Formats: sequence, C-alpha cells, structure tokens
Amino acid sequence: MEYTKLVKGESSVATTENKKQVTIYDIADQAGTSASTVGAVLNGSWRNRRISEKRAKTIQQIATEMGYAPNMQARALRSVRSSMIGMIIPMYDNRYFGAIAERFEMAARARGLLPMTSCTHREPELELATVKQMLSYNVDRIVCAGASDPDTIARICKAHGVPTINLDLPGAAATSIISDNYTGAFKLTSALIKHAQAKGLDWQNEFLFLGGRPTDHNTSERIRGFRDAISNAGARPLDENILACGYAAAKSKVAFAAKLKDTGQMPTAMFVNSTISLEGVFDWLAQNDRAALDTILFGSFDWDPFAQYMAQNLFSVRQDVSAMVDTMFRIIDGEAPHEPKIIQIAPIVISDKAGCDTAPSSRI
Amino acid sequence: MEYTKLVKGESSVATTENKKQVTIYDIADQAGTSASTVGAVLNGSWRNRRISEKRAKTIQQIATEMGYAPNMQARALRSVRSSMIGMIIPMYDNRYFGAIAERFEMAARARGLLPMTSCTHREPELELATVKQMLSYNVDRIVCAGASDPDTIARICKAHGVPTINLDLPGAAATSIISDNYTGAFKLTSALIKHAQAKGLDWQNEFLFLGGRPTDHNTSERIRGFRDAISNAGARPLDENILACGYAAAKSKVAFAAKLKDTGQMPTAMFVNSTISLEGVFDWLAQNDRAALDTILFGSFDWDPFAQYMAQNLFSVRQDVSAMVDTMFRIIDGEAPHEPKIIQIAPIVISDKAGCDTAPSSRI
DNA sequence: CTTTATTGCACAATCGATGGTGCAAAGGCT
DNA sequence: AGCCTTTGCACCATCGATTGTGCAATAAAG
Repeated sequence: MEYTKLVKGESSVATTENKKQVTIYDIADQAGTSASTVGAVLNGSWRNRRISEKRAKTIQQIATEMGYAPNMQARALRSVRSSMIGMIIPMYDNRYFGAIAERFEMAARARGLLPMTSCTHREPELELATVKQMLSYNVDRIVCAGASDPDTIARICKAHGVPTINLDLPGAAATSIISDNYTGAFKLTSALIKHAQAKGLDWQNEFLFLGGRPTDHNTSERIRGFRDAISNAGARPLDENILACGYAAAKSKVAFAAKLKDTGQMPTAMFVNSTISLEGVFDWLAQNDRAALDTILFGSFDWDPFAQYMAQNLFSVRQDVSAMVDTMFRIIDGEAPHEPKIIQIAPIVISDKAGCDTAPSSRI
Repeated sequence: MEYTKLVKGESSVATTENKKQVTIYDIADQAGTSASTVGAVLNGSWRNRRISEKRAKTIQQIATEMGYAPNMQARALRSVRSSMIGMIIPMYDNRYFGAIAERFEMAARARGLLPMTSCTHREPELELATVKQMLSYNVDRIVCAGASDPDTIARICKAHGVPTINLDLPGAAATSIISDNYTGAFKLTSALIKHAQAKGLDWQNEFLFLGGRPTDHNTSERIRGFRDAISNAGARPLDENILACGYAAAKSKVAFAAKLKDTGQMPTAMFVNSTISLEGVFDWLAQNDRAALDTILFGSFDWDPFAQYMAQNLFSVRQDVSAMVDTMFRIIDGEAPHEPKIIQIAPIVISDKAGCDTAPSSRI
C-alpha cells in the first residue's frame, strides 16, 4: 500500500470508529489518488468522468473499509441539492395524519431522501416559520399536508427555487393530491340515511354535520356532499344543522352541547368531520348520556380503529393514504405529469362491519 | 448608498424574493463592509469581535430588508454543529408516540433546533440506517424513543461525537427517561383486581396479560408489576396467562384467539400492554363476541380516547409524555445532570371516568 | 512512425459561513 | 509630541464535496 501525498488529516489509520469523520481526502490518501476521483467514484458520477473500473473498485473497497459516509452538509452546500424532503402536517393525534407521516417517510427513504416531517398545529405562522427553517437547510422539496395557507408557502418556496406539492388540502399554486371529499361525504351520508330509513327513524330534521373549518376546502366539499345526499334522498338540508366549529375535540364538544341545549333533543344521525371532532362528541356523551352512544347513528369522515370496533352504529370514511402518498411521489418522481392541478383520490366508505377486516395495524 | 467592493454576485438589487438566496456577501456589498463582519453581526458574535454597535445596526437592517436567512449547510459544514436534533420513534399509530413526536418537535423548535423525527417500525436495521443517515447530516444529538437497540446506536453516535439520549425504552449506554412501568402496571393491575373483587368476580385464574415484547424492558417491568399486584392480592400469578406476543394488533388478536380456544372461556380481566395490542383484542371481540366487550374488565397500558370513552370497563395508564419530554430537554439543555442513568416518570392511572376530563385534545 | 482521438485522472475553484490573525485609526498617557 | 493600548474591522484559510478544465499516457488511424 502506497502512502502518497499525505496532505490532509494525516489520519492514515482510520479506526472506522472514533475518528471524527472519514472524508474523501482520507480515502484519497489511502488510495493514492486525488480527492476528486474519490468523490466521483463515491457519488456515482465516475463513469461520466472516465474513471477506470479498476480504480473505482479499489476506492469503493477502501471507502467501505474506512466506513466512509458522505458529509451531506458539504454536498448540499456545493450542489444546492440536499437530498432532504420536508413535510408539514397539522398533528399526529389521529390515524389519518399518522399514516400520512409514516408512509411519507417510508416513500422518501425508499428514494434515498431524508424525510423531515414537522407538525405545525394548523397555525399559519408556525407553518411559515417551519417552512422557512426547512428552506434554510436547502430541502429539495416541501410537502404541505393539511396546510392552512399552502399558497403563501408555495410562493415563498418558489422564490427559493424549491418546488412544493399539497396533500390533503389543496392550493392553487401547486399540484394537490386530496381525497374525493365530495363523493366520500355523499356516500357516507347516503349510507347513514339508508340505514336510518331501514330502521324507520325520522332522520330528516335531526341530522347534524359537526366539525371542521368552513373555510377549508375539504370541509366545504364534505358539506356539499352532505347536503346533496340529503336532497337526493328527498329531504331539505338545514343550515342550522351544519356546525363547522373547527376540528378540536374541545370545540366540537362545546358546539354539540350547545346544539343539544338549543334543540332539546338528541340527533338521529350525525356526520362528524374528523375523528378528532368525534372525540368531542363521544366525550360529551360518555359523560352525559351513554345510552345515546348506542342509538345515534354516526358517520365519521376519517377512521379510527377503536371508534370503529366499539360503536356498532358508526360508519366511517377512510381516506386512502397509501394511494395518496404513492400518487404524490409518482408526481415527485416525474413519472406522472404535474397536471391536472388537483388530483382526487377516492376514499373508502366503511358502512358495515366487514370493513373491520382491514383495520388492524400489521406492524410489530 | 455606497457601492464599494462589488466583488461577489453583483446582485446589488436583491428582490427579497426570487433571488437565489441572500448571502452574507450580498449584504456585505450593500453595507460596504466585509463578509466576516456581516457574518459576525448576523450570528451574534459581533460583540466579541468588536464590531461597533452602529455598524451592527446597519447590517441587521440591511439583512432584514434583503430577507437574509443563513445557509445552514454552510454553517454546519464550517462549525460542525447543525442545529438539528434527530429522533427515531417506532410508529405514529397510537396516541402515545404521536404525543411524544409532537412535544419533541415543539420543545426542539423552542430551542431553535430543527427537529427531525423518523419512525423506524421497531426494526433494528432501519433504526440503525436512519441514525446513520442523520449522522451524515451532522445532527447535534439523537433521541432514541422506543428503540429496539439503543446501545448500538449510542455507540455509533458516540464514535461520531454525537450524544444520544433514550426515551421510553432504556439503554445502558446513555441516559434514559422512561415511565415508571412497574408502579404503573402494579397500580393498574391492583385497580382491576379491586374492581373485580367489588363485583364479586372470580378473577384469580382468568386474568390475562397480553401484548408486548418479553425482551423489552418496559414489558418485563410491566409483567413484574402485574405479577406482584396479583401476589399482593393474595393470588398466584400464572405463567400461562402471560402472553407477550409482540405489540402488533394482528399478533395480539391471534394470541388472544388461541388462548380462548385453549381455555374455552373468556377471561375475567385483561392487562393489555399497549393500545395497539388492545386493537387486536377489540377486533376479535367485535367480530366474535361483542357482548364480551362490555363484560371483560380491561386494563390498557397506554391511553386512547376512543377506547376510553367507549368502554366503561376500561382502565388505562396514561404515560406522562409532557413530563418525559420536558425532563429530557432539561437534561439536554444541561440544566439537569445526566445522572442517574435511568429516570423514571410516574404515569397516570385512569381508573374511573373522572379521568376522561383530561382526555380531549385542545387543538384546533 | 507520426498524428489524432480517447482514456484516465489531477488540479483548482467554488458553495456560504466561521474564526484566527493582522493592521490601521483612534484614544490615553506621560 | 511620542509611545502604548484599544477599537474596529478586513483578509484569508477552512469545512468536505462537486465540477469545469487541462494534460499526460495510451490507443487508433493513416
């Protein structure tokens, strides 16, 4: 083994462990070549640079022996690409967003990207601050999942030359992959109505819609589907039964309680817009009227295993997270076109217990 | 405005937006000073470097006008510190880990650190690969939450000069912050026994422990607490009733079904080790014996709002995530000593419905 | 056996921020 | 006024990888 040009970091005996970090210069020293050759070999561009196969092999072996790992900071600084992909997401307090985060991370890793997810609590300022922070790390791309103001984010990212893509909630400034909220809501509502009719219940006047933000696209589409399904069943949707009070359990609990106080009777059926809002309803009922837990017909837009198992009178819409994330990455990969701007993925309506079969997580 | 020394990137008119990125050189051009002065001002070290207050003010203002944000890659490359903190965590499919991730991110951001969380599915190889990836980005520290093999990770990180800290599951090679699993399990089991006794049920022979990995510290401690509580109540804990079959819902479902087939009768009470395992049990019961959902006495180590609201016969242990994460960061901040190696945080036992008051998420 | 083309690689600039060092100007002191 | 100290800042090397360029050595062509 030759020891030529020991210019940098004389550490010719890299202990694999404990040395500060093996660099291409260390390897170059060992291999008796230049750092640029080593760099080219180790980042895969060596064929373009006409490095001989033999030398490449040697260098790769030395790199392995020395336990080389590229310094991504240096790479990112020079090449501007960081191999990091960021995602902002509202919360991890429900299965839907949890599944999004998990699948996002897996898909990112499968592509050699370092996923950086961060929950931003549906607060626009926090979303923006987080995005800016990610930008200063030169993330290659940012995914806005359920973002309050995706267009402002898209604009800022574009100014930095960083592409964005929206998930769950759409924006006008970037491609968006969302659920087909209208159809999902329509089907869910129709299933509830059908069930109520089969049971001979009077559903027309006491059918609530609860939860969500009236300003967000998903909620407004779900309300539209809800109303249309009611109309379609020959009834008239009532404005006063639509309570888009925000998502938080505390808020839906208050709104639900107020509505009950107002009307003086339990609803026949309820379309609850998110499992978080459903939490508020169940909380109130568990404390005040447990019997109603078994009599009210629930429809939940979003799925939760416990809610599903426990309530026999609960229908759910389960958004197809796998399809959403896969579709998104196909676009990111460039395999699918960026048009149309909004891609809707059909969610799964679980309106009988057969749906439970798909429920349990299969992880350890 | 003076235009002196327009050496680099002649972009004297930075449009705040759309320019590739404002650097200290751009600001230096505008301010007519050197880049090192700008750098010192903007990273706060300017007093040590004897930059005049007046010049600092000027530079700060120009920086604000130009929308400067430091290139963290460059900073990290030079200073080795990246201001990133990584965390690996098993999954986002339950409230416990979701809460950990969320609070971790908040606490990290509050300290100006960029949180990078990544779920690694309880797979040691994936944990290791993820950690190595984080290391190549020079993260300042790594948190191992619920890691299968925290000691190997700690060793590798130490070799890179990166400190680690364990959360949820302890290791020997780094400080660990975990729940007091033994006491939690003891109390939960005792509460179940007391309840069974009050109801005059025969609990001694048909009291199951289900879920978890027998090899992990938490599970073994919970089993110990479970056994001691039974002994303490004057009975004999039965080995054949302890089914540490893994956490996954699918696994607990199978184990539960097999046990039923074996004994031919429903258990009186069950200690279920994680909400994920509880899912498997509920899944089986929902399909095969709904009535048992209301008769079996459940104890769940970990809390889930829906499980809590729906089952009147469910006691839970809710781990004190806030305290755990806060304690961890106090150690990271250096405010608390790194000793003792294992810090146990008391979890909260919810054995009556009063506990529900704390349940709903208060977010939007 | 030249001449041209190709192969195989080394050199050096560069990305943006940090921090050691040096030096002129201003201020203090006798 | 002359000397010393302090102030205020500029210069430059550096972190590790990427990439344009140049130049020997070898191969191919005539």
